[in-house]
Amino acid sequence: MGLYGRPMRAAARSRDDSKRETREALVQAGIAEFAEHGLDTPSLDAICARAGYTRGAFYVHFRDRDAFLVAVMERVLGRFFDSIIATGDAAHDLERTVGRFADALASGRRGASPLPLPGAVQLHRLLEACARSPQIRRRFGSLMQEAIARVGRATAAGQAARTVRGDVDPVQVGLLLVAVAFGGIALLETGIPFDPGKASRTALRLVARRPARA
Amino acid sequence: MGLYGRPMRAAARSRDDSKRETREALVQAGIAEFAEHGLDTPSLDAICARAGYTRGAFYVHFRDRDAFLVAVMERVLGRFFDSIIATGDAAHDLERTVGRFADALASGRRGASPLPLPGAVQLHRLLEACARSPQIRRRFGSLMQEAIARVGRATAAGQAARTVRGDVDPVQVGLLLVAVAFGGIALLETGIPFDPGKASRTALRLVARRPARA
DNA sequence: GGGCTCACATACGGCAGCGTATGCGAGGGC
DNA sequence: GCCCTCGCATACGCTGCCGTATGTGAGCCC
Repeated sequence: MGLYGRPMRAAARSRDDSKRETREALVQAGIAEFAEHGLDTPSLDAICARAGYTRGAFYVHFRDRDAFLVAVMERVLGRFFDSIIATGDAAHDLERTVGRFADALASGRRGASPLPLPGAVQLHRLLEACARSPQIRRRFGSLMQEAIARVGRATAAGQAARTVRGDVDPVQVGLLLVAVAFGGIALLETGIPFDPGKASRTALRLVARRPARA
Repeated sequence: MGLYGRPMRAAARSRDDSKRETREALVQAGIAEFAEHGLDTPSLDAICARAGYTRGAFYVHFRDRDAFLVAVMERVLGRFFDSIIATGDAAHDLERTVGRFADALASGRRGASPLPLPGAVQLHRLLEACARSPQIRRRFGSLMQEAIARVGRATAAGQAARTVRGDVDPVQVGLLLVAVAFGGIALLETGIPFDPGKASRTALRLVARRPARA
């Protein structure tokens, strides 16, 4: 063991590797802390401790707390949008895909999730919290619109077209599905036993020309 | 003017009236501050200043910051649930009612809202933030379920029955609508030009047996 | 391998916010 | 009308957190 109980990194590590590893550990710790307690509460000490470092290391990698926030959200939102886009583009069977996406969102256990996402509740908390930062919002607003538009287009494309009414704006449907996922998460946070996956599938079934079991 | 620029209360006010007025001002200031900055950031000094008092007055009315939080959320959630329930119970024309409700949620201007609610963004922020308090969640979880169940039942009752597929669980529809409202608000916060009212109406139109403009 | 560099830890000053103790002036019972 | 009560303001100590300055040991160039 190294100083202060932190495991000694494998001997003879390159400086660049070590540095990237440290930064990565700090970002991961930030994601975890912010997801649990929001963006305001966690102290730099708590974050650094969780990563196994001290503030000395922190200020090597980030100018201040705000810069760190941006870095963390860049990571989280990047993965989130990638997942949405991938889900949308691959939507051959929209109902199944959306259901899986919503289930993934709802899954709190990261390992069990087919998406590289933190749990839904944590993600929602991060998004909600970061919405208060105009800087972050400016940075990611267009990205989010793009992602949702793709989901909407996927709704109108491929096999999906068969299951959706012709007279409904696909972008609106995409928005609707994302909104359901988000809203369901909000309900989950307030203690309502809401199932985003089930609700999304219900929504899609409603969108379909004929009820699924008719 | 009284000391510190605060307008002198009308002379000869009863102590009880004065006390209730002070408490009310603090709660209102708390709602405004928490809605703008979340539950963590606003300082007691800022809240008291906004209400036109100091922390000395605060500690006359509330044991500590947490007790104040509970009092504020009790007010906000109480009105919120009342509105949901009233909307649900009065839902003769569900599409119009839900649309109005969603519009009210989306309206940031309190005066323009037909509901006694703060703006949607603020409300969502409060709900999201309070979700981190197990105490508050325990206190209001059942209330929220009840409110949503009522909306769902209203969906199946009255004229609403005419416009909803018979094979859809009304409670699920209620959950769906509330989820759409919440999710739309979340989207709004991230900068997406989402219209909860329009989306809710779209969702309801999808639920209806025939498209509205068919 | 000697010395420089750099990643990180430790130490320090400062500030903001909370909760308490105390002061003060205006209601309200007698 | 006197004095007690009480609602509110002021003053103070304390803690937690941030950002900086400084120390130190391990990589890296020659």
